[in-house]
Amino acid sequence: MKEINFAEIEKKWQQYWRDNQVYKADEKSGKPKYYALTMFPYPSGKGLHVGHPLSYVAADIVARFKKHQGFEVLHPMGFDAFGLPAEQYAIQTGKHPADTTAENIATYKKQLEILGLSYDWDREVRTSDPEYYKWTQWIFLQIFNSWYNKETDRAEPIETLVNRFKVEGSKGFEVENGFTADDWAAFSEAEQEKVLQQFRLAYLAYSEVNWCEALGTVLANDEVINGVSERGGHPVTKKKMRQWFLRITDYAERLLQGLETIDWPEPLKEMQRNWIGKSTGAQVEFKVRGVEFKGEGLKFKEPPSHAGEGLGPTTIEIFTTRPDTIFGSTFMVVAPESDLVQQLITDEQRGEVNQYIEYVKSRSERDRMADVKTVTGAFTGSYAINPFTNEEIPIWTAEYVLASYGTGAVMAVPAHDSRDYAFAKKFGLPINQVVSGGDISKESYDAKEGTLINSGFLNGMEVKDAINEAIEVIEEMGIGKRKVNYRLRDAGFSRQRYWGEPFPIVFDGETPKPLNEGDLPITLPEVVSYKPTGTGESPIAAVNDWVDAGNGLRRETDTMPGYAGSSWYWLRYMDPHNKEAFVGKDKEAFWQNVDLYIGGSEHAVGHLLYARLWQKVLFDLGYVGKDEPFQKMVNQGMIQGTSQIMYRDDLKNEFISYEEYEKSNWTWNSDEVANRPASDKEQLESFEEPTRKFSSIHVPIEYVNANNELDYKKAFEEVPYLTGHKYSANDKGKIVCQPVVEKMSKSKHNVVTPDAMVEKYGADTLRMYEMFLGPITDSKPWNTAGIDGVFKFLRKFWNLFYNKQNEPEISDAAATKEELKVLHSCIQKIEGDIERLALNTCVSSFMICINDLQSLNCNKREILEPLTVLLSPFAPHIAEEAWQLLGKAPSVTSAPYPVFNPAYLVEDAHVYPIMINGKKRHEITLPAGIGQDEAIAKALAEEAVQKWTEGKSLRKQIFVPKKIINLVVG
RNA sequence: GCGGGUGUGGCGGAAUUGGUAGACGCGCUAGACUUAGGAUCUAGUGCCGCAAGGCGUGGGGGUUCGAGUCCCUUCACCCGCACCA
Repeated sequence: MKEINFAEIEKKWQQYWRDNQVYKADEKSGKPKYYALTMFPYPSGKGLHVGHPLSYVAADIVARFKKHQGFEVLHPMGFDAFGLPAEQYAIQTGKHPADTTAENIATYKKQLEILGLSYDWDREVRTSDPEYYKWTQWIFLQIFNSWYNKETDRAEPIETLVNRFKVEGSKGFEVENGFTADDWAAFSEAEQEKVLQQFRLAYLAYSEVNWCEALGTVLANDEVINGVSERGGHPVTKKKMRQWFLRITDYAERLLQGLETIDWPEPLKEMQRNWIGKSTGAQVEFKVRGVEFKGEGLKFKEPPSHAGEGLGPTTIEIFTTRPDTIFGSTFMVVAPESDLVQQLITDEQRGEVNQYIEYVKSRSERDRMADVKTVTGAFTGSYAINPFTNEEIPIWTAEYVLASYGTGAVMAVPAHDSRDYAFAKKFGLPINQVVSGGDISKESYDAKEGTLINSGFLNGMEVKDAINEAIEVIEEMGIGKRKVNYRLRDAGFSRQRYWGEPFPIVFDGETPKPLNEGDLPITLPEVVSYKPTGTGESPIAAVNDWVDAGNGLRRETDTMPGYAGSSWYWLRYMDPHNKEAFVGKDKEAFWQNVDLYIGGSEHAVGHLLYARLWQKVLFDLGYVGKDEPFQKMVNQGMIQGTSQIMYRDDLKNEFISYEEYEKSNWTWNSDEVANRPASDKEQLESFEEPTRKFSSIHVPIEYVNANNELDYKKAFEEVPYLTGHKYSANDKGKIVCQPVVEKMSKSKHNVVTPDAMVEKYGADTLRMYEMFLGPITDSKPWNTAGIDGVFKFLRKFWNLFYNKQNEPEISDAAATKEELKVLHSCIQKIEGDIERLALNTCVSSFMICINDLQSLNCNKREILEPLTVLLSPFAPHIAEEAWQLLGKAPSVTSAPYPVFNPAYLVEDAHVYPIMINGKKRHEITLPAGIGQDEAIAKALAEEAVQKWTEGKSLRKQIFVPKKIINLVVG
């Protein structure tokens, strides 16, 4: 058996590919294009782990396959290099994030290169490179200088809006304060900008951030745990800050509709649909009692009782998807965080409500989500008028209503909304059923079907009709209108951080002004310290020279969020060195958009939504030709790690074997005991109070063998956090650890890098093994148990080229029919499976093919040549070497793909299973073209069949050509 | 609470349109070759059963000549989330 010197082969061909620019993408080749992309990584300090190659290799296989098929392939790689970890590291060490990022990227690139991925490295992008983020800033300027024209349904330059203001003022637009053309002309620049801010696709608004006074900084959601800061455990409160937003809500409908045009996994589309959250219904005004009603003249029982700020709001606007149930609305609820609440509070309720609002502020969104069963709220003291019943209904405030959705207020219909129902039950509010169905003494009836009752003019209607009728009446009454509502909110685009793209914006007082294209890039200044300023501003704010832009102008000191750079990077790959434009027209026209995008579903509603937004804005402004960036999307599953947990007996202060912990771990509390099965309770009753305490620790997996036994002598000597600690082995002299499957991470000491695997088996084996693990979309723990099988397979392939004396020997004799059949069934299978990304079954098919050829002793050029091309996308190094052995000039990567010929697969006989009453009982070989009657007759004539049919009548016979024969007897 | 997903041998998994369940690989068993085997080759390997045969795709029910696949119901686990009016 000829061994493969894979280390030498892989190095040799990687060098060849580099030297000869084998993977260079050329727009002028005249071939059709194919763009294969994997989500670029954030280069963390941990380096690449075995999970990364899953998507990289899959995309690489498709890219190489398409190249063989004659496509001009764009398959680039880059780095999402701005981000929090580098900045946190900088705060701790003082090292410049740019330096640590560069180091991490170098490590990643080295690891990527040894995997033999067919990247065109000339096209590498790094989002933190000024040459790149110059164009991120440029695109931001385009967004800033645009507005969404609802008439043309696309973004347009802001000038087109200004021109309309000049001619007809604000006519036809919803603005805070209407104005005429003359008003506009008379406005100061600041006043004009204030109006434009209501239209720009990038605008400033005040919104709440997680503010940690003790740390003097704004925290990401990630950094807040149970209402306190992750590091230090300091209290976190809400603070309003001026921030940039992208008006993604204007694109809600197009982002929704666009999903119909792209080939993405249905669950992913569903997540985006839910996130956009389109619902149709009505927006309705409810009058607040005590306020003069302009309409039909309702009578109020009492005069206004508001104190302090004078009268409250005249109306409260609500959005409802169930206008048919207005007759059943018995109270209203407004969001505690909305401004409305303060205006509605009466003197006698002020104390209670403010106390409640304080309570809500202390609750993180996590809290509010976790216990849905806790119903809380407070009565504001005010009443509204139900517009259909003319009855007074109390206005409450409760945390289940969010200021950010709809209008921040709801009409509560407890009979037909489960949350309203729970609320009404808790606070003793009336529940009036208005749709027949369900049993509202037990629970609300939320279904959108039934007949309207207790509902005046809606009585007797079906829900669907009642909704329409109700909206018509609402519109006639002039108190509301039909409305489509989206859950989607505008995207926050500011971060009070150092390591991100600076905004190309300066402030004249409060007025933002865009910088000129010629001023770009606005580069990050050097800072003395990466530590927070204490004011909530980014560290840049402390660099006065930089902030001062001359003429009394001050630079924006926020930076852009992590997703800015990743919202357009696929476009830069098309033309990465262009100094004149973010992408050249001709290059963009050639590559268009990404044909296959592979990445994790955790980006479903973040990156993948923002990327679509940016593409659509650029499309509207005429900069790109496609309005969807990723035509086909595939989610890869997560490769988890197996951690090893070691337990410590805290009282004895020594580490112990797992079974010691297990047998002592009966420390349930009484609540748990009540829910335990009886057998467990018995066990518990016989148990004494726990006298032992344990803690646990992750041990590095490299010190633990396949039986979960720790090499404790070595571990306690070498692992820094274990040295000097006491331990006690069990009576077999072992310390056993507990294996736990969890996410691979450095802190859990369970990271497996591809490096060691490549060293032991080679990149080709690792590539194929990762594909062999299972469907690309499945998550699974990393397990090397089967890697030998793949390694053996490659060796078998290799040995087809060698004779018994381990000399290369390839025959020029014509291939037999059988050999061609083996080859062509493989071609058919591989081609189909790559197209549907079933790469695991590709590997199986290769194994079958090689096993067959091996038993046929086939070493014929006619077979081995196409086979080598077939294998090349999967195991590119060994394929190149084999190609050379075949006497062909490199590179195999540009060899045309073998053409499948079905003629070789034609069978002249087929083995039919014979089923009796649906169970397989026998087999029979019949000619391929046999007809039903003859086949059944032959089947019935078989002795083994007669055994089953004897003494019974044949009731039915099924013959499916090339499939089965089924005989029903009885 | 809402949304999405997954359940198939000892293990990873296969079965593309309702048509031979368990391909391929790991592991395991036996044998061959061998100084040796953690190399290689051959044979076997879903479960129960001596066999005939029976049972088998989380559980229960249904449609069908035929169900892993379709329908109803139920259980378990995983992932995501903004209580979304």
